[in-house]
Amino acid sequence: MKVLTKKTDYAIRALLMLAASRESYVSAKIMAVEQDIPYQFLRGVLQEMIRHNLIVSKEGVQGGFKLTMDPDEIRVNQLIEIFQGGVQVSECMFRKQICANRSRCVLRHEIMRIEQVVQNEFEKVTIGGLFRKLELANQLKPALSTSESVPTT
Amino acid sequence: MKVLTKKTDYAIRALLMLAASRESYVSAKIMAVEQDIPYQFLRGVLQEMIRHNLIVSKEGVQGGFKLTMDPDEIRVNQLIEIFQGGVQVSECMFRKQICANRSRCVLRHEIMRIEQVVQNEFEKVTIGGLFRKLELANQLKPALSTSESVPTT
DNA sequence: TTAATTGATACTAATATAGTATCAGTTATA
DNA sequence: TATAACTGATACTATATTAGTATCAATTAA
Ligand code: FES
Ligand code: FES
Repeated sequence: MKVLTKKTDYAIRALLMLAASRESYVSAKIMAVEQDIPYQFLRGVLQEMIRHNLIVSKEGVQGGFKLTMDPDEIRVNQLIEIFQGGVQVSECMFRKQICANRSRCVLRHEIMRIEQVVQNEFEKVTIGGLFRKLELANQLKPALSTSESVPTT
Repeated sequence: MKVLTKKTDYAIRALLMLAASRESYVSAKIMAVEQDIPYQFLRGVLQEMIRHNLIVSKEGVQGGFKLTMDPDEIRVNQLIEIFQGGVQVSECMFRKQICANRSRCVLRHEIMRIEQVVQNEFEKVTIGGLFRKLELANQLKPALSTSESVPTT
């Protein structure tokens, strides 16, 4: 079972590309080609991020997308929230007899504790942080540069 | 997004019932009724647990299921493994250009670290531990006792 | 003017999860 | 020893989620 879905995955990758070119707009096409993401699918993801004010767009020729904030302020946690409705360990597990009083239920506490641990971990991970690690990984080799493109459906 | 699926959920509940009556066999029917789990679905879950040697069964009248080991040795982690194929944060996220060399990829390390954190948390949770907390929650009120039953399809 | 772009939206496909149905075999017990 | 209460095995359907596609209108740089 995967904790991150494709949408979150693609969102992170797109954001990393945008983090790599803070000043200029990057088109969906370029991102789709560079990151090997289905074009229209990516567009949906980008629009969702616009709605959540993570990025802005510019229409027309030379248009594209741009971050609205510092990459360090974008947390993977938030992306999971947007694209997956958060991480919920489980719904109430012992409805019936066992947990007559939900509010006092110890199991529930246990489960919510883990939920919190997971969330905290993803809260630590920012686009900025990932981006710096990436740069390090690529040893100054600019893999995120925009390049000449090939049409995508 | 839910981390625990119904199968894992039901497995935990069934195991808690078995933990409550270590000596005698408990039938699928009783567990289904008591825990409000679809009968045939639960049976599938139970058979899966037999295959993994967590429980044994006895056929025929007065038959049912019984734990093979101490409840403290059964970890939720293992159930997740059995019923959900483990928790995988994501598959390799940056295949193409970005991560030419997977083995050195820092992002991958980050992701695997979180995967480990999640797994460690669930490894801490045992059926025995949950059972004791349950007993506490119910203040000696034996909610898990076997009772007269109603037919289930 | 036109080609490169996003906005909006409606659709299909693939996969995973959840649940149902059925029949054969075993066994306590009346 | 017949029968009802059980499990074993397996095949099936239904529902939800995730992933992906298609289309058309509006915008804009060149
Ligand atoms: S797990 Fe839901 S109230 Fe206890
Ligand atoms: S995330 Fe897969 S190699 Fe880096």
